[in-house]
Amino acid sequence: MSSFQGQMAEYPTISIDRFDRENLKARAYFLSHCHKDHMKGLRAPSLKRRLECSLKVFLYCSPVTKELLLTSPKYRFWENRIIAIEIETPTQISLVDEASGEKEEVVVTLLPAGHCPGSVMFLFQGSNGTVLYTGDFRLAKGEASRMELLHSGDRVKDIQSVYLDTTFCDPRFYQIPSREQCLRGILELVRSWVTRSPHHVVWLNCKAAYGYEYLFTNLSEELGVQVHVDKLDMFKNMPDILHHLTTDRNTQIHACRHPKAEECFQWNKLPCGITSPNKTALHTISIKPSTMWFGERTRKTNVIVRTGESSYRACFSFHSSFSEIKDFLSYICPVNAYPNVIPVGLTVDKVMDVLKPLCRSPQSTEPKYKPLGKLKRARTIRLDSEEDDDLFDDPLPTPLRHKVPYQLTLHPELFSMKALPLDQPELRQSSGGCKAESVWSPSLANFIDCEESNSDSGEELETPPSSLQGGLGPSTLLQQNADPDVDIPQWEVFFKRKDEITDECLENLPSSIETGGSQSPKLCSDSPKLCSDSDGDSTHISSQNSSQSTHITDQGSQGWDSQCDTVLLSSQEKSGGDSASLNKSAYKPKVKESISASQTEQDALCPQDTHCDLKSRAEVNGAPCIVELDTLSGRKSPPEKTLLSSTHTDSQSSSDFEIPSTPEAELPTPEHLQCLYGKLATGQSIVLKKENVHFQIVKK
DNA sequence: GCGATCAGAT
DNA sequence: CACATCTGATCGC
Repeated sequence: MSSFQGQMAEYPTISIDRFDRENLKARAYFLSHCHKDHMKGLRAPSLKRRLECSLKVFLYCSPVTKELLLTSPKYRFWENRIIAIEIETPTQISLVDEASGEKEEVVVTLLPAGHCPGSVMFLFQGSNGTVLYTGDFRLAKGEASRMELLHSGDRVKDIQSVYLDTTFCDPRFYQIPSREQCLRGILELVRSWVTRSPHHVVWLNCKAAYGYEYLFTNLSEELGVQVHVDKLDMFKNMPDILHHLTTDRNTQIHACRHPKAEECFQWNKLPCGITSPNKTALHTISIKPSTMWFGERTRKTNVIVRTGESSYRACFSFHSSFSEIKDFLSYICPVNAYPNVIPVGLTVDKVMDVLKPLCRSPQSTEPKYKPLGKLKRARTIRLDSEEDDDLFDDPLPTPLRHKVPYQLTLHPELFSMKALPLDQPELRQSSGGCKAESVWSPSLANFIDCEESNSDSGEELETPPSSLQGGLGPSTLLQQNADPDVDIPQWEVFFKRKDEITDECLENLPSSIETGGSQSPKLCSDSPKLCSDSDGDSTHISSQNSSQSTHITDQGSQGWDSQCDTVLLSSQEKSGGDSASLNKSAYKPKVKESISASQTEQDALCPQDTHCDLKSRAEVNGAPCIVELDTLSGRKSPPEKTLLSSTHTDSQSSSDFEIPSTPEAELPTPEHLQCLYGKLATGQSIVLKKENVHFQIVKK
C-alpha cells in the first residue's frame, strides 16, 4: 500500500496519488492508476470545494484511468476537470498559482507501468530537474531500457529522483514468476477443467480491483469462453476487454464476487448464485490469484498450488519483484530514490539501504553513461522448436532511434494542445488525437516480455483432471524453473533440449500425461487485434493507453525494437506477418449466446491436447555488460508446500538469461555468441517478433 | 448522516 | 506468504 504523501521534493506544487491534507493546495493533480489506495481524498468534499474555487486546477491521468474513474458516479464531479494525456507523449503543463499568478512549467510524460489498466508512471521535466514517479508498477527486467522516453539521445536521462513502488523491495520477494508463466499456468488449469464438460466451471476468486483484465481476456480468447463479471460498464469503451466479459451467468468461467463467496463455494455455488443451469449440478473449482514469490536461490517455483479438493492458488502479481525493482532502478540510476511503499516488516531505512547502492554514488553526481545501444538488452531470440535456424534470421537493420513524439502544450482552460518542437524533432504526422495508430507504444507492447530470471516458460506441465483422485479434480502443477544462483549466462542450459525438460517435467506427474500431441509450441499466441474497428460511434479506449496489455502472448514481446519508428503503425500492421505463424488457430470470438453445450462438449472431447505444451523458444537477454548487482542474498524462501509432489527440473536460468527448453537446439559456438553479443551491444535487432494486442483507442 | 480511522476478513 | 478492498465499530462533526 502506498504511503507516498503526494508531493515530490522537486515539484511540491503538484500532487500525485494523494488528494488530502497538504495536497489540497496543489496546482495540479496526477493520478497514476485507479486503485483506491492511490485515490485518497479524491472525492472528499474539501477537494470538491477546492475545485469549485480554483477553476484552473486539473487532474491529469491516462485516458484509460479517466474512463475508469468517471464510470463511478462518486467521481463524476471531476468530469470537466480531468485531462487525459496520451501515453508517451511529452506534454507541457503550466502550474499556475491562482493567488499570486506565479507560474511554472513542467513537461510530463506518461510511461506504461504494467500494473493495471491505465496505470502509468509520470516523468516530470522542469527547472528542478527530471524526476520519475512510478506509481505502482510491474515491469520485467529490461523494460526501462526499452522506454524511449527515458532516454535522451543514447543516454538514460539524467534523473534526479525516482519515487518508486517498493512493494516487494525485499530480498524475500526476490523473484516472482513472469506474467506469461502465471497466465499460462492458469490457462492450462482452466482449460483442463472446462473442457471436461459444459458443467465444469471455474471460479476466479479475484479481488475487487482492476488488474485482472488481462487474465480474463486471455482466458476468454484462448478458450472461447467469456468471463462472467458483476459489472462491465467501466469497459464500455474498451472493446478489447469488453468483448471477453459478460454479465450472463451462463458461462464456464466466473470472476463474479460476493461477500460470502467462499461459503458459497463450499456448497458448490458460485458467487452469482447459479448452481446448475439445467438439472445437472455444476462441478466447480476455484482459483485464487495471489502473489507467490521465491527467494534468490529457490529453484522450484510452482505457479499453481492446489490448496484443497477443488481450490487452487495461482501466482499473480501486480508489482515488480525485488530483482525487477533492482533492475529498473539500477538502469535509471537516479541521484535519489525514495520508496513509495514500506513492505511489511521493513523500515524506511532498510528499504533505503537497498535503494541507495542502485543510485548514483554520492562522489560522482555525473550521470552514468548509459549508451542505449549497449544497455538495450533483450532482443528476443525466439527459437521455434521446429525451426532453430530462426535464430539468426532476419536481423533488421538498426533503425533510427528516438523518434520522440512531439511535445504538447496543454492549456487546460482551453483544452487545447499544441505541438512543440523537441530537441530531436521527428514529428509524428498524426494529430494529437486519440487514434490508436498515433500512440502505439513500444514499451507498452513490450511490457509482458520478461527477461527476468524466472521467466522461462518451458517447464510448465499440467495433468488432465482425470488423472488424479478418481477425477475429483484437476491436479495441476505448473512450475517454472529458476535458478537465481546463476547470474552468469549459462549457454548450455539455455540450449537445453526440450525432451530433457519434458522428461523431467513428467517426473512425478500422473501417468496420464501424453507427451505426444502437444508439441505445438505456443499456448498463447498472438493474434490480430480484436475488434478494434467495432461498430458504433462511441469512444473506444485501447490498451495503447492502458499500461497493461490486455493480451499476453508467449512470444517474447520485446521483438519490436523500440528504436523503430513505431508511432504511426498500428499493432495490426505490425503483428500481421507473425501472427500467421502462430497457432492461434482456434480463436473464435464467441459471444455468450454461442456458447452452446454442444460446442462445449466438442471442446471437451480432447482434453489431452491441453497439457504439456512446452514452449519451445528461447530468449536471449543481451545484457552482457550488466552484472546483477544484488549482493543481498535473499533469505531462502521455505520450500513451497504443495499438496502435490513438486517436480523440478535442472533447467536453470539466471536473472538475465532465461532458458526455456529448446528441442533440437545446438549449443552456440563462441563465434555465434560473439556475433550475437555484438549485435546486442550495438542495438541491432536479432530476431524480431511481434505481436501483442492492446486495448485500442478508437474514437469515432 | 457522513467521513475518517481502525480492526478484521478475504 | 501479500495486495486491494470491503465491512463494521467507533468517534467526531
